[in-house]
Amino acid sequence: MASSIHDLARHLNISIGTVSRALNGRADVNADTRQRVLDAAAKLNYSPNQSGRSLRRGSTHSIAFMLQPHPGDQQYGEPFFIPFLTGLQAKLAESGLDLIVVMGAPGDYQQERLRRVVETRRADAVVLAWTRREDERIDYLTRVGFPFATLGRSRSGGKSYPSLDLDFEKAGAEAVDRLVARGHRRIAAIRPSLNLNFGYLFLAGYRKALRRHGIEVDPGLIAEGFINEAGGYEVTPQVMRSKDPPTAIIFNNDAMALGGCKALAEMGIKPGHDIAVIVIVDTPLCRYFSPALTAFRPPLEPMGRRLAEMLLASIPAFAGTEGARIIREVWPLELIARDSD
Amino acid sequence: MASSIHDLARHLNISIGTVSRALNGRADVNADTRQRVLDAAAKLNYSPNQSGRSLRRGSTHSIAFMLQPHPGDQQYGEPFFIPFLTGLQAKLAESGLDLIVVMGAPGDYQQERLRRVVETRRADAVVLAWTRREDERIDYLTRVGFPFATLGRSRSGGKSYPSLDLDFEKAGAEAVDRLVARGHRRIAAIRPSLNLNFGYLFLAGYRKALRRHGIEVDPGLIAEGFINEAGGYEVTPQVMRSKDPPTAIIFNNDAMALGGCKALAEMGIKPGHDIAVIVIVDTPLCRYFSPALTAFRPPLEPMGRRLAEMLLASIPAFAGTEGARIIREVWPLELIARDSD
DNA sequence: TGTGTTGTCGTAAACGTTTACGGAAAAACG
DNA sequence: CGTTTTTCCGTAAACGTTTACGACAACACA
Repeated sequence: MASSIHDLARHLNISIGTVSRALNGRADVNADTRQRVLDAAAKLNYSPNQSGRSLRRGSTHSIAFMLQPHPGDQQYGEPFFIPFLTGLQAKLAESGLDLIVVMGAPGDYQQERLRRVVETRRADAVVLAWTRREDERIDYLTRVGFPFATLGRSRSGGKSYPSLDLDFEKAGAEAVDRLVARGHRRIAAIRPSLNLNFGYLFLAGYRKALRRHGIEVDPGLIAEGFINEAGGYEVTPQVMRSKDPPTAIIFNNDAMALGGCKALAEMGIKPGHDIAVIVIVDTPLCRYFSPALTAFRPPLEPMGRRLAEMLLASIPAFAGTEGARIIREVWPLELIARDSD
Repeated sequence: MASSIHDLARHLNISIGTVSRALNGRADVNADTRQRVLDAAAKLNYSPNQSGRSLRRGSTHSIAFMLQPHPGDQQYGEPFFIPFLTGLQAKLAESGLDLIVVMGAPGDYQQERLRRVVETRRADAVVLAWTRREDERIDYLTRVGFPFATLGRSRSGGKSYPSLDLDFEKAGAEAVDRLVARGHRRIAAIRPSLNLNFGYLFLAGYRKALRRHGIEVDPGLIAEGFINEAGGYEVTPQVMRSKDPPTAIIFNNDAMALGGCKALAEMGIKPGHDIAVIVIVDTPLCRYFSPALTAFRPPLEPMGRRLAEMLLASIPAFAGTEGARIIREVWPLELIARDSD
């Protein structure tokens, strides 16, 4: 059933060495024999055993993406990653690499799982998402010298690895600009823990833009909640109950926005009518919510493709002739104007 | 850096055979030496090279899930799979197995990718989703004798493999019952290709229930569309323009429902007011849509856990002492009543 | 004809494990 | 004390590849 290179060799009456060389396109094999080997391989539908190959080669020819279930979302997950992974996989496939997605258990923030992947050498490199401001995964990977790239930036690990991030800072500022241009001066920001780097960046852009417009930053209008629906639901009333309540809210996350809008509805406040709402990262929920939420949309599939390129370019073994180089990019987010602001 | 079993053996002045036996918990090794081996392994943080191990053992100790990007949804993917995968991974981890998710390219319906996984022996078994009524993946896997389990049923492959499905037939019937009880007699069904098995099952339930209520099945009220938003948008006006238009619509898919509701809105018809709408499989979109859509919700995470159990039970090498058995289950869907019907 | 070059292939070692087998020492038994 | 059993460990083969090395033939060149 499982035809090996020995079967091929026996079938053709040549040595396994020649078969291997023929299959791997090496120069020192007669054009005629190569063709015979290729034909036989197709006929016996032989394909090389991955374990044997990577044992000998010392590389697995596959890249791992660490997928972490979003904390606190039991019922459904984010639709965010699939197009990103589609792009990632498409680009990796062009280089003959496999993408494998490693699921983390909901609790442990991947450390356990990541160690396992690295130590058992299950992949040649990993891709991380949900980067934190200080990220122990990045510390670990740089410490042991394992190749990786990140979706999102971090302060950990210096500039030693490729990263692709979205410009949350600019998005935060743009959101403020847009609201100010429409006459708002009291603008609230609802965000997750600053430990999540995109939360930190967003807040920085928000602050900077406010100051640029000569508006004082009011700590009472900034609230931190758990990064899910419950977090938004819980924290939104706090800013609304400040003595001088906001006329606009920027949510840093779609789930928090939905929870927040629920809280607003219960207070009789209607987004797009009584208050302006902007969401930093768009998902289908923003589009179909009523009113449809104005949001910034990330180009997920191209990001996946690009990060794959960047990762490969950073690894000498994969970066063609040009040698390894570390690329770090920050992409803009596109504002999709809808009905909520 | 990469410490091997040889390093361990040299460090302890014993043979690699003994080290391996100690690590693998075999009986014929002195309790004292075993302890020393374990300590040394922890100290040098040794963990076995996966390639070497699976080459020798002939098994990879990992299960592959074939993830197919939903056809036609470029911008975002379904939030459906993450909780399912969480359950799957949790249960597999309890048996020391790894879950890897293999991304398919958007076009090829996985055949290419699946062959690759099987032929290179990258996993010991695979899990399939989006089963079709006649499923070439299932045919292929049974033909080559590769272990697998499916989320969803199929006519292919007989009863030779474990499967876990939702009772779409019952859900379709329940939806009809509910609508009839509320006075509807003209009930439309909007569904994807019957090739997708859940579409087939849904329609069967729909038909059966209508007949049970003595209502004639009107082909003009049944429409088939592409399984995405555009499909629903395109096809919904067709049923609405029939000479005796429906007073209720059952959508077989959340994306189709959203597209359909958009079309209804453009015709000035308001779900929950002018027409009743029920969706067969719930997602967050149904919850946050306005009006919130009544839908049937699947228990995704438990389904993942259960399918993992069923898969393991079907493979002699993993099923403890009890021997292999094929389990097939069909789970009920729970109706979540909201505002659209 | 002798020497060097080129093209093609076989041999064998190596990657890191696991495990069947056998052997030596220790323990049990008469 | 001699024999048998048990306990423990080392040896070596095997899993399926890739690849360094050398061998051999053919060919070119002087």
